[in-house]
Amino acid sequence: MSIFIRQISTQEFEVNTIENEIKGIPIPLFFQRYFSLDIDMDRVFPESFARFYPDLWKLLAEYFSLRIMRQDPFETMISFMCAQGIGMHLIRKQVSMLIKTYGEKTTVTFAGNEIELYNFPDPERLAAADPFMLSRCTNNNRVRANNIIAVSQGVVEGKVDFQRLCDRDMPLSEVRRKLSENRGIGFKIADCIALFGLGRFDAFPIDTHVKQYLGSWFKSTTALRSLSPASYLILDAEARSFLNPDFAGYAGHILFHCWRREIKKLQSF
DNA sequence: CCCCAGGCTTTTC
DNA sequence: GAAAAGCATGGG
Repeated sequence: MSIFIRQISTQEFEVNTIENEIKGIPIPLFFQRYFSLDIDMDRVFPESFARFYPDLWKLLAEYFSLRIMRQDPFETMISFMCAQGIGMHLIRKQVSMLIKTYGEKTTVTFAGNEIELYNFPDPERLAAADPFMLSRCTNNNRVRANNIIAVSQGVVEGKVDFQRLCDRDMPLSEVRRKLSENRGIGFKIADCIALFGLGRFDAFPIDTHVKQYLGSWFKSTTALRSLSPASYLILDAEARSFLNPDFAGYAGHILFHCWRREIKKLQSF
């Protein structure tokens, strides 16, 4: 069996596969879609990129098996709303507490061991949550808890319509504008929802790490400025000038992990 | 005590 | 308009 899967964070898995079959059984279509096995890396990083950035290319090649998953939009939205200005361990802690407090528990047996699993709570469940109780799951941040409840109510009422946001014909700027109308969602988190939850691999979220590598690897002078809505849009346009615009976010995420591990020497995701 | 973490909102110049 | 402060907590 030549398939290798490794969890990197709550949001990402790394998948390595050579063939499209496991023991004669075709990998189900949902599996291929979920792990984005339909995306070839030569579309994410064109050959011209290797010629322009030969040194960077050598570092990056180690990360080409990293997949962006096509995840549930609501789960993605709430998870990234928990990711504002705090470290990865606290983000994981928040999502973990959320599913243990509000998700449904199931038990599966794997390799002789019983494993407890929790599904991500439905919008209805979080929409009806008590703000103070929910805030225990959000790093005691009441504002964040209230934002999560409000946006969950928006989903229940149809005000936040993922069906419509999934429409490939909707321009990225429109998706970002609609999502960031909700309190607690700015440009960065809106782009994360688009990239990880809506399958928009053209969405390019810019956080502190992306800003750093844009300055260091791509010599962007805009990256030296503080990150504001204005500079965010400039950086976004700059990135699309040296990345394939259709897969800017997919490429950006590989650059993101390469930067964190190779340059920042971060081991924990 | 300082600054930084996969930022956003409000206040102030 | 753009910059600065507040939010919350853990780790270096």
